[in-house]
Amino acid sequence: MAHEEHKEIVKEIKENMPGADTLFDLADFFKIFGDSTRIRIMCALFERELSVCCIADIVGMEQSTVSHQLRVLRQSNLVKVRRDGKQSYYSLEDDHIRKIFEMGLEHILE
Amino acid sequence: MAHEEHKEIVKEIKENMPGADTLFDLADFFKIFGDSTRIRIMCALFERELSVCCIADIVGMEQSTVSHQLRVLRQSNLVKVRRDGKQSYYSLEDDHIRKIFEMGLEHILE
DNA sequence: TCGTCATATGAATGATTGTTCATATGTTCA
DNA sequence: TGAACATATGAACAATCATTCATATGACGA
Repeated sequence: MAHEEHKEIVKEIKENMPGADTLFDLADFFKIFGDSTRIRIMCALFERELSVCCIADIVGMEQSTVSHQLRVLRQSNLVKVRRDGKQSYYSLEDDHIRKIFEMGLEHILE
Repeated sequence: MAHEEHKEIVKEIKENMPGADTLFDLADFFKIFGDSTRIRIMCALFERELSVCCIADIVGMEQSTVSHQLRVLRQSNLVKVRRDGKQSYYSLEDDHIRKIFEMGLEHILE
């Protein structure tokens, strides 16, 4: 490839790409989906809202592990909490989650 | 919540969830999207196929870094290679990638 | 065949991150 | 108010992973 053509291509692609900061945020967003514990938590929440100890039972991990991961999901606006007495009930906040799940499943089930 | 009811809920959710192995694979799949270098590489490839050195120029990283990440993308069947003389041209292999990108962007741009 | 260019790979390092233990906070009921 | 339960949080540890340097492989032209 000619050196000039190379420079042309690089320049054009760079101009048409989203900003680096946007893509950085996007990577951070997908990072949330890149952990099987969080994936299983979200999957459990597809059906209904659940208390922390229910979730811990379902995914088979320590209560504190689940609490830590729920905080991550909360900070990314993927789940929301509702306090009821001693318990906290978590539920999904975003409709995109289901679609993103489905896309991912379509890929890995090919 | 009554103890019996708790057990009921856990049992029901567990039965309706996809298998743990499937969800593990799903997490691994999204892990690929959880790195800004890989995100930027995929984003650059939206427009056209590109050689390794072009990609390195576009994302502003070492050639070897890009090669390593392209291998990750290749092993997940997200990109494919075409050899042409001294150069390797990479392109996107999966149509889901665009849609997954768009979903993610919709979320973070809210 | 030798030198040069493009790409791939291995080893090492630094940074990030998921999990656990211990403990703190918050809520209910006696 | 104190005991018991549910949840949240901090510190520490282990493991994973992205990047870089150095070098190997592969391809072409002289």
